[in-house]
This record gives sequence, C-alpha cells and structure tokens, in this order.
Amino acid sequence: MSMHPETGGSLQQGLHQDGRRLTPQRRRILELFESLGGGRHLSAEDVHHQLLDRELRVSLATIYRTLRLLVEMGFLQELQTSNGSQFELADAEHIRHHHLVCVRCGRTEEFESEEVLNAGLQASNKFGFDLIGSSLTVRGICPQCR
Amino acid sequence: MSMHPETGGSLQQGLHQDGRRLTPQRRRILELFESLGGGRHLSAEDVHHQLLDRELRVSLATIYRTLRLLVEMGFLQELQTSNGSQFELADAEHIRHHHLVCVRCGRTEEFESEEVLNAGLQASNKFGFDLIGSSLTVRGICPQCR
DNA sequence: CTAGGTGCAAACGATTTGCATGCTA
DNA sequence: TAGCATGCAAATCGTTTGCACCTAG
Repeated sequence: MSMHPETGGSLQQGLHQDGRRLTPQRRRILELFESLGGGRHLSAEDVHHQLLDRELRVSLATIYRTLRLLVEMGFLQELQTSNGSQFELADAEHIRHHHLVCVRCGRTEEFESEEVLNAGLQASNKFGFDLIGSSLTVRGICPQCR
Repeated sequence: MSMHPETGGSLQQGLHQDGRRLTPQRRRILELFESLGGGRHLSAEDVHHQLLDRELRVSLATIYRTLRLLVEMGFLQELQTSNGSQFELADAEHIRHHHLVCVRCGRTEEFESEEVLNAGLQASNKFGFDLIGSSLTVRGICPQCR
C-alpha cells in the first residue's frame, strides 16, 4: 500500500509509465541526485549549477518540470523553505531524516527519528493515502541568533 | 529553555520587548487569530480578507510584517505550501497537530502525535535551539487521486 | 510518424522593500 | 520628541507557462 522509493532500474521504468519518456535531460538530473547520495538538499538553481559544473546543459524550466515529476513519483522529497524548495533523495535510507530550522537565519540541522517515521505511516493508513514520505520540520532559534 | 506560546497577556507584553510597539494593526491581527481559535490555517491574503470582512483595514505589507514577527515570537506557526505560507495559532493545544498532504491535488488532512512532539523537543535540545514548534508533513497520494 | 519533452523568454504571484508620513511610548 | 510602524507602489525572485522546435519510442 505504500509507494516506495525505487532503485535506479525501477525508477527508469517509472519514467516510461503513462507515455512518459526518458530523455537525456531527465537522466542527467536523476544521475546527479544518485551521485550525490542522500542527505543533500538541492534547490532547482543548485541542480542547474551542479549540472553546468559537469558541462551538462539543462534549462531551468526543464529542471523545474523534472523535479516536480520526481517528487510525484516519490523519488525525491521536497522541503519548502522561505527561499524556495529544496529537493533530496527520498530513498529508504534517508526517508527518516528530518530538519531543525532556525527561523531567524535559516540554519538547518538534520536528525533522524524512528518514531516520526511511524507516526507518518499511521496517519497515512488512517486516511487511506499511499505514503510517499514524511518530514518533520522543527522551528526554533539557534544559539547564535538568540 | 524553550520559548513557549503565550497567553494574550504575555503576548502583548512580548510586543513591547526590544522597543516594539503594540499598534492597532497588530492588535487586530492578534485578535483575529485568537477569535478563530486553533487549527485554522490562514494565508496572508486570508488574514487580509477576514479583517476586511470585519471592516478593519490593514495593508498587506503590514500583515506580512506582522505575521513574520508573530512567527518569530512563537505565537504563530508557519506551514509552507506550494501556494504560499499558511499561519496558525501555535498554542499548547495545537502545537501537536500535523499534516498529511496529497502531492497531486493538495488535499490536506490533520492528525496529532505525541511522539512527534517529543522528537522535536529532543532534536532542539541536542542542537541547543530554543524550540518554537514543530510540524510533520506527510506526503502521499490520496484515495481519489490514486 | 506523433505525442511528449525542451528551451527560451515572457508572465506570474507571493513576498519584500524604499520612502514619506503617522503614531506609540 | 524619537524612532518604530504603516501604507503605497515598485521591485524581487522563485516558479510557471506559451509557443515553436525537437526527439524518443
């Protein structure tokens, strides 16, 4: 009942469902996230720059469209911040990592929690949702800003 | 160590700290949230309309400035969505309410969880943050969109 | 072939900011 | 008074979209 993160193989399969196509641009974005591994937050602009560093040109518009697609497929998870969205791998190893954000300076720390993972699972069961992932955002004021 | 939500009284006190002033505009916004009670999400525009319905004129710019202030003071909690931020009372009764969001249609359900609350507390302690609040966002696909 | 994808540039829309004026403490 | 707050309008800036062209299947 829960749609789960896929391996490279089944993900490419997913990109062929419903008449979707696996283009070089999409492959580049996928490979970027895979090469960076989990636990890294990238904005759309970050993805753009990382790709340019690798001499790969993909338009920002396509990056936005692809990131949205990957979120809906459950491959990425989106973290909304005051400066726009951040995306990160949502695979089994990282689905349990959460965020502690300073509301003053935006500093972000990460932590893990088994209980939070379970709470999300229970909630999605209760309402009949297919779980994609969950993320806890804890807001506070960091020591430097206090 | 944890900055906690305040009652009306200590909140108005908070609005006098650091040379801040309690203006009619701020009072109107505060009273709006208090009158609606917890568990309601309002965007900045929503606040604007609600106030107009009550024949109270406050500029959108001031609403944005005040909402940010109230979030930093811990009186409101901010929920970032793809259509902008939503704000709600962050008082003791509602600080433990979380969100289950459909990534396709945006439908949002709410639920509570004691474990999540504790996880946030532990995390903020670990990094020395003053806790303001926490919110879990669970992403999934709702039954209608599946 | 042909629907889906891409790039570009323009459009959008929520939020922020500069500045002159108002008003709290 | 002094200085924070407000209102207005203009500026920002991340994100979306229209459209003509391209290409995976």
